[in-house]
Amino acid sequence: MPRQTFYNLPIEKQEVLIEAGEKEFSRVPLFEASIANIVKEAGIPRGSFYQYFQDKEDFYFYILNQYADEKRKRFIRLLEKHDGNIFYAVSDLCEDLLIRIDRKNDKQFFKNMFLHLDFETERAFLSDMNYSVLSEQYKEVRDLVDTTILNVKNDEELFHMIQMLLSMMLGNIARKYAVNIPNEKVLHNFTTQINLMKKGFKAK
Amino acid sequence: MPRQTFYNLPIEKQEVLIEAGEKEFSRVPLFEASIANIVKEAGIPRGSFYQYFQDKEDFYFYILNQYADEKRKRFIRLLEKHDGNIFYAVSDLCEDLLIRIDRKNDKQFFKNMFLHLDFETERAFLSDMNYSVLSEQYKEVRDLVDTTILNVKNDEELFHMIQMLLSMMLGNIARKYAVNIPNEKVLHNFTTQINLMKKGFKAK
DNA sequence: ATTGACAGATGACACCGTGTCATTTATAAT
DNA sequence: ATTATAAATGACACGGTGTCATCTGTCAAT
Repeated sequence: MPRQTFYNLPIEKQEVLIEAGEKEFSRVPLFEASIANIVKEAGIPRGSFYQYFQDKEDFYFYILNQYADEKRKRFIRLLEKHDGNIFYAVSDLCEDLLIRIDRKNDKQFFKNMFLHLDFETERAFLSDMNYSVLSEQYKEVRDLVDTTILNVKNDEELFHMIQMLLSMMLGNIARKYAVNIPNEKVLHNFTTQINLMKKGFKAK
Repeated sequence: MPRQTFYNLPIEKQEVLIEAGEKEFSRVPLFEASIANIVKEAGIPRGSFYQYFQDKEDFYFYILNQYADEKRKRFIRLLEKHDGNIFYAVSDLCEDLLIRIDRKNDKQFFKNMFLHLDFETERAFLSDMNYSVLSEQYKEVRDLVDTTILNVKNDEELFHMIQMLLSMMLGNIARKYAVNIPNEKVLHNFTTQINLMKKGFKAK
């Protein structure tokens, strides 16, 4: 998390720094990114950077979390829109993410992000939702899901379903970048997977 | 891939180097690991390292692939053992992996690996299996799977099923390290997920 | 207006790691 | 013995990191 001094900065200066960060994290993935480049681009002295953030990672996850928050809210809205139909919601969310990402001028940022999407990063993206039935994130989603169309016995099962759907979605998007799959194919794959999950793997 | 010069080395020297690598990659994750430490530990000059490997990543993935190969073979054997029942096979594979990992003196190596398991790494682990219906890796598995117990219409669906089962398995193991889940709980979670996949998410 | 105190800004610096390359050494072939 | 070729070696130039002593600006108290 950024230090208080960062929040004390005038908004414009915060934005300059963030833009410099986005530029650097678009150029190369996190592990190759250099603070030297960021401060040069932002026109601030090196020492200042450390006044605001712990280190590179701290800065990166701060930026990433802003995108993730946006996405989480979007998910909630889509769930509402589809009256709690989780399948439609994740499907739409996937399409939405693909389109949004393509639109961004920092397409590269997402490419670098998804290619190096590890569990550290996924945690930032899905937040604790991924880790506990008790998390607030999860509860908010759970309460919106229409379970009458689902084959669930209890809360634990619902938790796993949501987790699986979301991590499949992320996986498909990541694979898009790993092997250069066009959006249509990504959506097609994800749809196939959702249908498999819906109908079940086991023969009747 | 290692350069030919590495393979020309006497086996003992290869092993010394690999052990030094395992030690370093156990200490810290790939992105923090230093070649300086590896060569110091192995007692070889810095220049030699670059004679054998392109860089740190090259070296790391060489080591990783050895583990992955072992695991792929294990998977094939388990499929045979269970007469093509993919559910039993992945379930066993997961348990197997957990036990094997705990046994290793380089437990930390796997912790670092799984915590930073991104799509680059997953690709090394699952090989191309994850990326194409056409890959040899996939075909070998597919031919062993008993599809009569599965609710599949075509090869594409089977491909996705296998991919989903395997990436769920890896996800669960990774989460074990991210949030310190005991093996029993990991297996319980994975079992729950497999059952959900078997029976299908959608209410009848 | 002056002072003191303190948050923040600054950039030089010590440190560490990387990858290369000119040079040396070993090996093999004639 | 000579030459050619492959491999080994470690010094070096380069670039990045995080820190710290020092400087600057602000604001409350007198």
